[in-house]
Amino acid sequence: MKQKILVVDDEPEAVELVEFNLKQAGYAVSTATDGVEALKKARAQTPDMILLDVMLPEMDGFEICKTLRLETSTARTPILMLTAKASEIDRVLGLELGADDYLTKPFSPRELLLRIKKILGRGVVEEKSRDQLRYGDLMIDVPRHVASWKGKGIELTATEFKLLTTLAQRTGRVQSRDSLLRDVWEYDSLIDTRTVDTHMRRLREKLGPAAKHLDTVRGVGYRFVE
Amino acid sequence: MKQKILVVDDEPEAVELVEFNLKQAGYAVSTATDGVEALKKARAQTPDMILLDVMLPEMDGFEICKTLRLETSTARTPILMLTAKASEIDRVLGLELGADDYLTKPFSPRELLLRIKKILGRGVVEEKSRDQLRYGDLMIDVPRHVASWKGKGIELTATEFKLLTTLAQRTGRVQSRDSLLRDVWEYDSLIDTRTVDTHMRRLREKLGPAAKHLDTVRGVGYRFVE
DNA sequence: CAGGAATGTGACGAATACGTGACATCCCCT
DNA sequence: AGGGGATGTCACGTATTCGTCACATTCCTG
Repeated sequence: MKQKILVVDDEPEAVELVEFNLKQAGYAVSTATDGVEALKKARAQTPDMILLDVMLPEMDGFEICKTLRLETSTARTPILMLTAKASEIDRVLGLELGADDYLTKPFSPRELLLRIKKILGRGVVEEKSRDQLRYGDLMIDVPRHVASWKGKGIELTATEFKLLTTLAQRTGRVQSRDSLLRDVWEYDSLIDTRTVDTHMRRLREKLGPAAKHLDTVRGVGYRFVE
Repeated sequence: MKQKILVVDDEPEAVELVEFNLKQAGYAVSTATDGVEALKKARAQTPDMILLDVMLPEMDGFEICKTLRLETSTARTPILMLTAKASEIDRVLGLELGADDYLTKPFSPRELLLRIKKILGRGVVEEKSRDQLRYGDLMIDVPRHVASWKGKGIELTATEFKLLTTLAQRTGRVQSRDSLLRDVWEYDSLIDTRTVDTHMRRLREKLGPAAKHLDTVRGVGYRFVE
């Protein structure tokens, strides 16, 4: 199964060159030359990776990147940004945009392939998800100990943060109060299980709209949903 | 830690000139004047980058480049090719050879350094951070053991300086007291002590306004923020 | 629809973690 | 030896955070 890469650039020659090299290297390639087309194809084809030029007519790369991050179907698709200016790099890789890597133009085919392999080759989604989790507008950065909603930080206490990450790291799976006590509190049940409920409440309060990710499963426990 | 560059050229004068310039610029340089020697040194020294002339007796630059790419220890080492003919460029940069960049002779030292920086300067965020860190008005020069605020020096003790750099080198990431004890004090013991806190206080006092970079994350540890 | 169980909510005392000042010890320098 | 700075430890005060309980609400079951 070939991996699909979507190439977005407004210069047909540039697209062609990249396309040729990527196909040589065994990837399936689709292309777009403007922002609207890019978004459409990204949604329809769910590529394994997107190569995105910053300079585009109308909707620029930053806009597209942001939009892609907000939509669940593409929120976790790795994005490799092509940019001309070193000054943009911080912004590209930062929390606001959250691209996975960047390349400054001009670049050699070899450089390009190295970057792509670096991202695709190692099953990044999982790798990265241990450090930084993203679900639509909700971002959780474990080592930084920061959670944010639409780029705005959410202040959480240590316990709340751990509870959130414990749930998020096993997205979709219901976790009983007991198992949460074990994982978050590291107790063997010296603690009232209602404590979990209380902390879930506090967590929900602080998360605000993002609390929609926190599901109560009656009679069983809690679960994080996308 | 200086970055090592291997210079390969069969003309001793050319080698000397390049070597001089690179050393001036702060790189560690080793040289080779023929293909066999080049391969040997590349394997043995694992340089951070190889400067490779195409015109060489016996084994030419193309051969060497190919060979280097095939061997795992050198497959990812950036290669900058020096070539006389524009017609060779495509081949040099193409997938077959996979050099990272090229320079046509003759070139000025300035051009050379620019190319090298472009290639080496890329993944270097971490590398660089070991030498000099800058966050707004706060500057930390690790090898010189100097910190300053708005150009004015801040006198720090050895421990305070190490604590600061340890935090700053992992900007954004929260570090627990335990991990700080390990990294700064090189303790293994997990004794519950307020030592870290005390030093944080002293550090904050001395940093004055710059102390805003030092964040306490309750229940977790400390963190350096920009 | 009623009743019970499970969960959400609000409040409060207890526990905890952190900042701070003080102090003893160590080490280097004169 | 003496002095001064650096370092590690301790005790204490305070603000935050935690765990628990009582009560309200919701949901399921019969």
